[in-house]
Amino acid sequence: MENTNQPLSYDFFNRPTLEVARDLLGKLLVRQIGEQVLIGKIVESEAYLGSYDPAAHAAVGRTKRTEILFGEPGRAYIFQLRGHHCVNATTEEAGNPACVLIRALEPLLGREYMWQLRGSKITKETNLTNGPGRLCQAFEINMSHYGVDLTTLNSPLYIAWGNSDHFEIEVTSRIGITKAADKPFRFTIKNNPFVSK
DNA sequence: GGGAAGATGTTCT
DNA sequence: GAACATCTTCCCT
Repeated sequence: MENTNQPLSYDFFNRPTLEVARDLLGKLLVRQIGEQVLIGKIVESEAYLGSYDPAAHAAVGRTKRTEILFGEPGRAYIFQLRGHHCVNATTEEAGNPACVLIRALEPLLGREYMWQLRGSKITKETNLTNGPGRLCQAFEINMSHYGVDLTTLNSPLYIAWGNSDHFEIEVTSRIGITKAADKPFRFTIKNNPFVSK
């Protein structure tokens, strides 16, 4: 348990994106808002491979929006979609614009605060963080976290090891896209109730 | 400056 | 399961 709150290393993210996406399952997303700490276990991720992946934002080239993807691994790539935020971790060496989208979390710490941020309309706990836009709302993640270092304790947002409980991994095709929608780049913890639909 | 598309979510029927 | 709210980016005129 002593490694639970230790951030992942730069080298963890500096690897093939499909491996990083798979290995991020079971890790902890840690959000520090002043004295308040929110923690969620990553239960669903998707890989976006870069320039040669038609579904990846980086496929259109280097723009102001995709800038951070072309830089160092282990940073937060945030983008806005239809009024919602989505958070990704950049992977692979600088110049290779790949990343992993975090699609769902299992809330572990700070549930009441997440509930408050999501709004009182939420009735089921599984609806707090089972989707990329929802978890960003529950964790108060926005464009101010664009490019944040995910590998240091001092960061408002980082990813930690957690305790590596055993679980089964399921691989399926990515959700909500039209290009290259057949690729098996989505990883989930099998039978976890917080996986998105 | 306009318009369409998009890695979504909520609210209806 | 379908409509629509929402908003940034990119491409076109």
